Formats: sequence, structure tokens, C-alpha cells
Amino acid sequence: MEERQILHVDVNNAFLSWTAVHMLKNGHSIDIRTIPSIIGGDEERRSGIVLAKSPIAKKFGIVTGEPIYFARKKCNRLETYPANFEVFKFYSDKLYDLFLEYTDQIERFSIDECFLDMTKFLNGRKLIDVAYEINERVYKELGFTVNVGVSSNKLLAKMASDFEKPNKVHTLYEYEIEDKMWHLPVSELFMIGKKTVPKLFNLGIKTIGDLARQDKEFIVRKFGKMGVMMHDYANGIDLSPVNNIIEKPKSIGNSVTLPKDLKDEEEIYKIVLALCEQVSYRLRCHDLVASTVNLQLRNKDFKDISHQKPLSYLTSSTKEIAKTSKELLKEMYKGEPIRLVGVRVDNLQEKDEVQMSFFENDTKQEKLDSVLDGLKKKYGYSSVTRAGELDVKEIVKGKEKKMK
DNA sequence: TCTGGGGTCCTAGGACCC
DNA sequence: TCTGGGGTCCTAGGACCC
Repeated sequence: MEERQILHVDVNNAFLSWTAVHMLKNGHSIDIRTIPSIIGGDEERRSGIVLAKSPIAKKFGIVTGEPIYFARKKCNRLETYPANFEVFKFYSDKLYDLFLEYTDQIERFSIDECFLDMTKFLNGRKLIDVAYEINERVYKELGFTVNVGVSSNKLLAKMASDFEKPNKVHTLYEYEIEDKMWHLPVSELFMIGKKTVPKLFNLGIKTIGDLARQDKEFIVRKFGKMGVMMHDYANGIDLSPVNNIIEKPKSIGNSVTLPKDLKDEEEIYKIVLALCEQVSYRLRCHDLVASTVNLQLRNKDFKDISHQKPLSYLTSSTKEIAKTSKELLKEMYKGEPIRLVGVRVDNLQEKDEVQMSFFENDTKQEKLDSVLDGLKKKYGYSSVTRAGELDVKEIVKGKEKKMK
């Protein structure tokens, strides 16, 4: 088989860069990329964490994911800006459109990362030349910078794009693995998280090279299925194709940190209900039905509990999902202060492919849901509200994004 | 000191059956 | 006192990613 030609494109400080470009376009005089700044959540809502940081903020030791409160202690002239996911989606789509000029084999790995399979689209050009061209064009035409990783599989291309930032192109071909990747701490390897690092450390494994040179059997004995992947990745092995198919979701969830801990079961249920409405709405937008509901509660000490329950039948009905969620809440809730509530549906199936015998027979409810969905699509999610629920809607914000 | 929200996948243990 | 063994399915929790 001929060698594949893979690129990984990663937007540098995506949320912050996109916000900066958007602000400049709207007449803001300062480029927030050039000052100590972050994109952060809402501290009053107790979701105040750092989502993205400027290079100068980084120099102050500010890291993504830490509370904004900590970040401000590290830099008292830090400017913080809110996240606007509609803006992010806009620039993410612009970037995708640009990639379409090069190949139709694109995998949107996240809002700010794509894999491009150029194998059949090079037309005699060198992959590295295409990488540089994309890097330059994105900056010239869209106003933000990207890192481009160049290699023969997705894992190596992704590792390459993570080398020196910002606005860089790096290669990481098989023959370069030893030189460029093996000296890195093992924590840098994709899929090695903070729980696995100390376990590897205890085995004397500190670098990606240490892991790669270990006996595979040994690693698999210690880490199971995860071990297979870890050892392959450390050796630069990844056969997974660039998947350009937009897959239907396997689960749909909505969770919210409450502005204040709640202890009253009725109050908590109001939140659950609003979450159910949102989840079932999104389910219907995808033409999917679910067979299980999962309720998550986080208490004030950050302990999470979650229970799941099968629905009586495959459904996307708000009423049924809310009913089962209520049963879950009754069985789980012991009266402690609750910080976060989440509802998620699982085991999703295409509505068309489900045999009628497994369906509910509640045409009236279905019609009601569908009428309300129509209003939500036309006038925005929060336009449709149950009486007396306005305060809850303030907490559980609807996704305004329109589905196809 | 205060700690998001959206996902996917894996695993251990219990229930149940033969 | 000793109390199978294997398979499947389900659940809760946890690891990882961005």
C-alpha cells in the first residue's frame, strides 16, 4: 500500500484568536492576542474557568482549565472575555471551507482541529508545500494562525502539529520518530492523561521512548486494551483512516452547574425538566430515538453520581424522558446540596429504522413536541417556555444553533 | 483559593441463565 | 463445611479528548 499523505491542522489558541479576529472586525482597537488575556466562563455562575489564553497570559503561568480566580492572582492586569460559540462555529466553518479547496477527505476532529487526507489530491505537489500554503493562506485570508502537522498517519500528524507554536509547520515521519518524539515526556503522547502518567512513572517509564521500547506484552498486561494503543502510539503506529463522514451522535446530554447549590428536590426537578426539554429537542432534530436516560448529580464536594434507566419504549418524547428522569431523581437523591445536574440519553437509533412495535402510540404528544420544535427552530430555542419556568431557562440556556 | 460542558470508550462487578 | 464455571447483559464509575 502506498504511503498516506496526512495533515493535521490545529488553530493556535482557537477561542482567543477567533474572539480577537471577531472583535477587530467589529471595530475594537486592541488585538487581545497581544495583551495578557483569556477567554473564560462566568464566575457568577460558578463556571469560571480558563478556556483559552493569550501567549502573554501563558507567560504568567496561566493554564487552560484553571479557575479564573487563580489566573487573576497570577496576573492582576488580566483581561477576560466571554466565550461565544456562534462566533467559534463561524470561523471553524470558514476554515473547513478553505480545506475543501484541497481535499474532500476531511475529518473534523473538534471545533478547532481537522485531519486532511491528501493522498489522492496532491497532483504531483509535495505534501509539505501544501502544508505551508495552508498555513499562509489561513493567516492571510482568515486572520488567525494555525499549526500544521505533516506525516503518513493521523497520530504522527497530530503529534507534529503540537510541536513548537504558534504559526508553524512540522513534519514527523516514521524515520523522525526517534529524534523528534521519543525524548518527550510520556504525558505528551495523545491519550496519556494525568491518571496514567504516575502509573507509568512507577514502572520507570518517563519518556515516550521509554514506553515505545518496553515489551508490548508487558504494557498490555498492565493496561489492558488501553495498553495496546499506548504502545502503538509511542511507536508511531496508527492505521485509522481519516473519517470524513459526519456520524450521528451516540449520546446526547446537557448539564449545568447551578449558580447556587440546591437542596430542594422540587427545585432540582425543575432544572432536570429544562434539561430534558433541551436534550429531547436535540434528539428530535437528529431524527433519533433513545432507549435509556442517564441522570447525573454532582454534590458540593464534587462527587458525581449517575444512574441510568431504560425508557419504556424507544422515544424522543420530552414527556417520557422527563418521566423517567423524575424516577431516577427520586431513586438517587438523598437530600445533599447539589452543584451540578445533567441529563443524557443513550443507545440512540435512527427513528426510521425502528420497528413500529417498539414505538409509543402517543401521536398527540408527538404533534405537540413537533409544533414546539418548529417554533424553536424559527424563533430560537428560548422562545418556547413552559409557564413559570423563566428563571430556570435563565440557568439552562438553550442552544440557539439551528439544526439543518 | 475554586474547580465547564460536550462527548467516546473501557472496565469491574452484579444479576441471571444454563 | 463447602459451596462449578462459563457466558451475556446491564450498570456505575472512570479515563481520556477538546
